[in-house]
Amino acid sequence: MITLTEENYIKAIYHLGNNGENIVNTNAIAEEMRTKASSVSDMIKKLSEKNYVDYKKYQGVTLTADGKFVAINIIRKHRLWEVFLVEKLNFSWDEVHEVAEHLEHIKSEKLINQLEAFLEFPKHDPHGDPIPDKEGNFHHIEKIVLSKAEIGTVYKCVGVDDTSTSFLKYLDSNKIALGTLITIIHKEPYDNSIKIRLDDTEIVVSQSVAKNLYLEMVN
Amino acid sequence: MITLTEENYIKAIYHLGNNGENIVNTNAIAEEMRTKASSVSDMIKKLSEKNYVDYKKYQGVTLTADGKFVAINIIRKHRLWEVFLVEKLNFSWDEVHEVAEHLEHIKSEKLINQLEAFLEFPKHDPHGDPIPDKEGNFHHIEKIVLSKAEIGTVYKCVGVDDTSTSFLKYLDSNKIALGTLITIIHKEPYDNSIKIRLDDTEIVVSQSVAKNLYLEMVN
DNA sequence: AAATATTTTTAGTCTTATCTAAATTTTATT
DNA sequence: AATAAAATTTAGATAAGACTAAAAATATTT
Ligand SMILES: [Mn+2]
Ligand SMILES: [Mn+2]
Ligand SMILES: [Mn+2]
Ligand SMILES: [Mn+2]
Repeated sequence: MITLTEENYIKAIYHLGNNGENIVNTNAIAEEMRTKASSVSDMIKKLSEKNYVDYKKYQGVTLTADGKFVAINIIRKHRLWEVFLVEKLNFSWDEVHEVAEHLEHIKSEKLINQLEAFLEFPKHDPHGDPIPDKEGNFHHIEKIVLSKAEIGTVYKCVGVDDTSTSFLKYLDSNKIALGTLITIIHKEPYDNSIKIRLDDTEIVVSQSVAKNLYLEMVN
Repeated sequence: MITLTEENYIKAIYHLGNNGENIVNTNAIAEEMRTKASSVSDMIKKLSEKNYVDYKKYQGVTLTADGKFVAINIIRKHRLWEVFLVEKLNFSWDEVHEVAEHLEHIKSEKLINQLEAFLEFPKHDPHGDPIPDKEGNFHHIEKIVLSKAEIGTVYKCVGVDDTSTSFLKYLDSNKIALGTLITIIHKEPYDNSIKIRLDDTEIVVSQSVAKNLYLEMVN
């Protein structure tokens, strides 16, 4: 039996360790979980006893295969619920995260598999993040960040790195959504801002925007 | 802030006290919650301090207006999720209760109101129980229990009292569902069994079945 | 290589929700 | 009305998950 709190720790470790690949430090987890390092130490011991993480004192943790499986399953649930909220319940993409944070802990294989079928097996959540299938396999797409895009080329917007309400609302107000076509017009070396053409307008986006928007080549 | 456990206790008190009307005893709550009377005493004290119940030592509890409001809201969520599971995710009516038991605790006004709209404002859950609206009003229908039905009359099946898997599966196997038309053919005084006509068959149901099936007059 | 700074762990508390055992109150029976 | 039985509450423990303060280990500077 795994608790809600353990699930959240495992998910945090998965994300902080670049999808379960790298070692993660105590302080990093504490910051991500908005708790204290001492609480993290306690929890790490428990996760280690339950074989969700490999742990040597003072040396940080990595997820075991079991831990990765748990993490991927929670992410699967989180993202499927996000799709449900946007597609069926008219939530906007900046409203879904908090509710999904709770829904992801509902434990029912049948529920999540039927939900996936009901949503017609979506491959990406409302922020463009891939949804793992029942076996934990991700559907990867070739994407680059806007700040690395090339002048004159046409791209399609396929994801965001920052999922904060303020960034998503910024995109809304500038008519940028997943699927929007973007042509790179000019890259300003002075401040790394980028001028782009959308449907019928041209706008300049700052470096911080350009670093948080993912694009896919259009052929 | 109300915890998941507090919500479950309040719901239990609501049901045991005939929808929040009667006094409920400690032992009854303990049995319903599958816990010990001493734990119930502790929780009652907390609920009383938070003004969800009126409580005098050794005299049992009743829900306050606040307590009733909480209870009705959880029931609203529970039943809407049950409808969702049956209508959209192909759960059968004997599979929904356990999952709804968890989903009912997700805290988001928007989520539940949008879900209600998505389901087109259902008035009853898959077991025929009424779903309160946002303000807590129930939609009541005139229903009687099969054991009190009159010979020769045609009724429509509108609900069940027992929602156990075994009873619901019994009804399934006898082709009795919500909406099924039932004509009373004979009431056997010896064992209180009842012979009924369904679509094209006639069956005899025992007293315990007859006491758990709700009917509505058809004119 | 010491000294200092940072990170991590341990020790000791707190709260919530549970339990068992014992004490108390209420109810039922003689 | 006294006694026995049943219901309820209290007392004292436990486990999970958090915290603060202090100790220990590791990393960084001098
Ligand atoms: Mn979560
Ligand atoms: Mn997302
Ligand atoms: Mn519940
Ligand atoms: Mn129901």
